Amino acid sequence: MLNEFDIFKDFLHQQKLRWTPQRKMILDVFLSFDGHVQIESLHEKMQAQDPSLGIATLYRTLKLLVDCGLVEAHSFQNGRKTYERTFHVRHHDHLICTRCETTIEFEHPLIEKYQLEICEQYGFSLKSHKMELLGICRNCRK
Amino acid sequence: MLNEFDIFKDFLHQQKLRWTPQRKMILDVFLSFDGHVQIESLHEKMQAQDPSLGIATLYRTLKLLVDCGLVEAHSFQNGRKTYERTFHVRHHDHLICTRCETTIEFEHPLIEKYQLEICEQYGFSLKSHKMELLGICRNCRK
DNA sequence: TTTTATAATGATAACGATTATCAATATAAA
DNA sequence: TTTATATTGATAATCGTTATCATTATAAAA
Repeated sequence: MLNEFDIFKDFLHQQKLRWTPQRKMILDVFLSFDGHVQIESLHEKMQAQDPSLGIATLYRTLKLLVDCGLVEAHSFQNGRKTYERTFHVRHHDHLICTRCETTIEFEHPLIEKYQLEICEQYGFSLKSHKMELLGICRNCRK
Repeated sequence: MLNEFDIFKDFLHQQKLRWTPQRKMILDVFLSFDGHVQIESLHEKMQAQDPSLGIATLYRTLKLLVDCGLVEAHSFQNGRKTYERTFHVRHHDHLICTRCETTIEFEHPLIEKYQLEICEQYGFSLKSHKMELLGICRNCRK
């Protein structure tokens, strides 16, 4: 059974790039998070494990993970990037609080169904979709 | 009939802020664009009308327009912000062909309804949403 | 195993969009 | 008018992200 490490290794090999301890560790730390992660969180956790690892390597490796399809990059309100795992994860949409930037994942089968309907109507073959609902979350409304 | 200028003026007055020629001109230039605008485009067009107007004022005014609800700010992949008019504009979603980049606008009342349902469920107050369906269009499938 | 070509690393300088600072000026209420 | 203070333009500062570069590590070949 293929896992993220094998996929990353294969990708690197195909591109004539190298499998290094740093890249292994970064993928490891990344996978230990759920949902959306910011560089800052990854960096903190990495520093705890190996303070010698530089931030540039972190950015570089995240970019490779995006290139090989294991990770998706988003850029939200404050201009800071967030990274999200895309492999072995059910598809979901996002509720985003525009005040505190909390993100909640959800899924609604009927919305998916109507999306397909619309695509048929216009002769589209649907590959993927992105839906973000922007608003103010329960906490921020208090 | 209330227009954008009146709304902005009222907002400024309420906040004890001032109505200035620069703010008028920026709103004017902003409204002359359709869809998403970047600071760069606004700045160019403004320079043509009045080269003395500074970029800081542009940023400051855009922020005020967002605060008073006339404009919505997004931040896309490249980290650059885009601004979108939100008043007197029908909302719409997008079907995007990933091959030829054709974009079709659509609207589906039931999807909107279920979005509201989801927000209620999580205690969100919905302000806006973005939905993009990515696929291959009729032409490209031939 | 040793050699060798070259990819990767960490430190840090550079970049670029946005924001903060500040002295001079403009606004609007009294 | 006068007066308090908000606004302006210029530009320095900020901060997340990238590029640079000398040193080191990797992996394929010998």
